[in-house]
Amino acid sequence: MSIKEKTETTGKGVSKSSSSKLTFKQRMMIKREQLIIETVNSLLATKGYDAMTVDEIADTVGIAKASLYRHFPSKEALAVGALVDTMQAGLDEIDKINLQNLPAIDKLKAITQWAMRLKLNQKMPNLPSENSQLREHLLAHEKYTDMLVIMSDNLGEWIEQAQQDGRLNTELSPLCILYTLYAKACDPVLGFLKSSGLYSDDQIIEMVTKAYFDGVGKPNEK
Amino acid sequence: MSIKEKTETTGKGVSKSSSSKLTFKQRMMIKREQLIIETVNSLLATKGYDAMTVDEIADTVGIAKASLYRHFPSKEALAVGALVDTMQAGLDEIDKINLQNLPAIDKLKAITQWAMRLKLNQKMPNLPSENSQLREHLLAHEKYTDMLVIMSDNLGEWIEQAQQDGRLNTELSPLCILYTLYAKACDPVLGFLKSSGLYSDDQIIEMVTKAYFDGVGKPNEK
DNA sequence: TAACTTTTATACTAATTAGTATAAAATAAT
DNA sequence: ATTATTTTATACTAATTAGTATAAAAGTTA
Repeated sequence: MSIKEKTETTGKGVSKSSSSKLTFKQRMMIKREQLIIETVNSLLATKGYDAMTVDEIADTVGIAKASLYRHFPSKEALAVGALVDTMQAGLDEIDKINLQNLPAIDKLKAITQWAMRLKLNQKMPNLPSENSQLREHLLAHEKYTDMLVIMSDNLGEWIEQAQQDGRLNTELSPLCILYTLYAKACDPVLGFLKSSGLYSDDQIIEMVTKAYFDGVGKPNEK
Repeated sequence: MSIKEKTETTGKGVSKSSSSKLTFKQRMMIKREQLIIETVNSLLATKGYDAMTVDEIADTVGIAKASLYRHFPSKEALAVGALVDTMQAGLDEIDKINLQNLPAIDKLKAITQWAMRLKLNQKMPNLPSENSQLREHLLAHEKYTDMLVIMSDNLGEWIEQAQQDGRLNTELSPLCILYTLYAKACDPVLGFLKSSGLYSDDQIIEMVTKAYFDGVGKPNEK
């Protein structure tokens, strides 16, 4: 079954699912909301939540701050909206990958690389730091936690399948593999390698994928 | 005050190197400065630079804010001091490891595990986010960059030696391995695994070390 | 055109926080 | 004991910033 089933948008804007009959104004509303989310995502990716200001978001989007607050009631709501949006994009990607009939290990590689490319393109919002207000808010946000559970279930199935296929190290618990996989989405190595100027994005993704799945050590001796 | 007694430490306190003849006051000064640095490191590890406030540091240390500012001239100087201290601890550990006659691969594992244990104990300060003021300040701080170069040179030697020994994947550039190694020091996976409550610190370190060096994938098929 | 709605620019508030000033209290030195 | 120094508590400042109020401008609809 499909994961995606949208009702409300992230903000308090117009519902996308209600019907295909949308007034011009409503479509503008949605369009602008998407633009806001993209902007917030980019700012979260480059500066992080604390350093990002609401005035900056408004300026970057090109609308007045008051208009911004007509879409989202608070800075936190903006950030949560952006994170939910990225999560939804991840779920969509998982659906897409599930349509292809790939071995589980290749599905895992595909979603890992998708996330790493997002990070390289500065579209992957930084996780809020462990002790932050935002993190609590996020974990109190039902929609987000629901999505997180769905994603983890799906990835968990892939991981267990890949282990049964003998393609994933069975000495590592599925939980450990799941967490390390999530961590690839915010791996600072990607940015460091990029800023070295020595490699293309594709090369970076290939290198880091190899390091992750094959390990940095050689399997020569034990 | 008598000028000749005081030179400089990380803050503007007492020099540690001048001589073994230190007055009681001077030793108190050093002791307190160490306590401050530890506190800042702990706060940087748990909350990050932005969320950490100077009042909080003073309260945690148990001294007045004005006294804090007699040791360090600014919040940034406090953070830089903490990061330099951690860097020095890393260099010391490298020296210690170099005294043992281990294969290069084992030296790499040792320093990686040392860093991971620091992180698990909430003693490893979070890297400042890419676009932050602090990062610029840090890279303008000669002592810090010097230490970073020394550390990278040393780790780089280990990495190349381990590759020559056939114990590190030669398909990965030394730079890539260096960066992924640094990344282990701030790997969020450690905290996630810890908060799952399923594993001891030792188990976590063993798992993540295995995942890093051996890879999550099995070397069965290519 | 006229009535209505939305957006904008601007200015405000309230809260937070880095850093400073100061006088009283505590500590050390002579 | 007296003098000098340091620490502390407190209150202040200046800057930043989330969020709001408002009136003018722009846009929409009838």
